Amino acid sequence: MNTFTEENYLKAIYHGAANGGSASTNEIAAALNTKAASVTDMLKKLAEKKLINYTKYQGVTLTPAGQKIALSIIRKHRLWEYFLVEKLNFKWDEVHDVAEELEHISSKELVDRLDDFMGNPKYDPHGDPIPNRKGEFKAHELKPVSGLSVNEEGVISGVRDHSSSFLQYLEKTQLTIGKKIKIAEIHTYDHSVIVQSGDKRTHISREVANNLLIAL
Amino acid sequence: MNTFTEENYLKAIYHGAANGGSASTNEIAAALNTKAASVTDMLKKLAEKKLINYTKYQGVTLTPAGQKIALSIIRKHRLWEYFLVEKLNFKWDEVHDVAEELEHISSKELVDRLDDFMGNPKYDPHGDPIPNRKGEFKAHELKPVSGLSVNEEGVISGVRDHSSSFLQYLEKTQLTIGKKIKIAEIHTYDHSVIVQSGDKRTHISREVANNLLIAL
DNA sequence: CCATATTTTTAGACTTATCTAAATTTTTTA
DNA sequence: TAAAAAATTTAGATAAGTCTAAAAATATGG
Repeated sequence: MNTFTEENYLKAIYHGAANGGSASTNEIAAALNTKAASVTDMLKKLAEKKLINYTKYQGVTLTPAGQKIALSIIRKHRLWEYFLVEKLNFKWDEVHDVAEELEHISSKELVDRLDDFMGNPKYDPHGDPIPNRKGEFKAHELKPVSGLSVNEEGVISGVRDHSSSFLQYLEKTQLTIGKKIKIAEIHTYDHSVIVQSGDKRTHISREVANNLLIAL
Repeated sequence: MNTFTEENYLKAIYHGAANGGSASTNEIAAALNTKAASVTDMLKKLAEKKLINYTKYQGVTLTPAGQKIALSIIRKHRLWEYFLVEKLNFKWDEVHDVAEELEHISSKELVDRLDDFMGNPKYDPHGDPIPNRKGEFKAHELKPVSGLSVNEEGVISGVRDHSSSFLQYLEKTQLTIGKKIKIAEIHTYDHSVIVQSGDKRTHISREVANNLLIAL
């Protein structure tokens, strides 16, 4: 098996090398709160184990073996987040750190039973897709609120920023996953947006509109 | 916080120094599958941190601070075992290794919510008491089957041997926690015992009788 | 009660993951 | 396109936890 640390590197590389690109040393260092020199050391080790494709100075991508591990970590992370919110009544902004620990519990049996216990959910509390036991998943087709025009409608289905401060803000303004909203107004001056959900109108900044994702 | 490894040492010392005694270096090494020399190194470190009382060659006991940590690990271990059996349908002989990992998840909030989610159970699937959030617990008053006389009755309430082979044996012979049994016969030759549960009579060896615990 | 056996500790070495500082490579830009 | 800036890698150190082999302390038993 792999260490806790190796798993974190693979996960960071997976996220950093999303949609066809490659992850850079600095990017990985930032994601893991470590130094570039430490990352270089670990990249050599992971390449040795054939979990990543690595050539000096060129950034890295996951091999199929590395991707399989990364997806199993992500599956565990998201299933545990779902469990924490749906079964243990955690708030969606409180689950990240706990799930960061739980994702490293190795038992596959445990995760698969947990998955069944919860009825095989397809999305976690933040709208991110949960890979199934084979590592397959389907992401929602999402657009940021900032990409919509006046009178367009949609359902809040994801976030781009997973920080607890952003999630708490959304909670307070009731702009949570599953809410149906309509773009009421767009202020061309600062690109802020007024969204309507039922009777309630909420004025959100351009930044918030950028980080709030809608399924059309 | 403490490392995973330190927590395992504290737990081993807790178990090794049960009922007033002290734990020896070799005993700890055996429990943790490591070497005596490694144990000595770690004992120095734990003494430095004031988690154990240690004088060279004299064995060790936990300080109040060390005991508090050990009990929190044991609480987590037993609560997770309960969860695995009661919610995820694991068998009682399958949960130990998974719980060994889960017990190191640090969030106190998580454990306390898990405790509530399950209705604050007092005993784990093997009959061991689960410490409450203050670390308090009450063990069953237990006697091994080998300590009973013919015609005495009691309820199976614990095991001394937690190995999966023993638990599987009990499962197969239906001698599981909660079963009411009566001593039907004792063979003085080999100290084996015939126990009666309902209509069923089961012949068990002295060794099994020693490891099966009864509440009177 | 002393010699032997057992237990425990010390000494020195290794591995993993990390760091800082310096060197090298790549990228940017003037 | 060459100089400066940024990114990355190398070199050398450190800390945690482990090991083996040898030394020291304690326990045991004739």
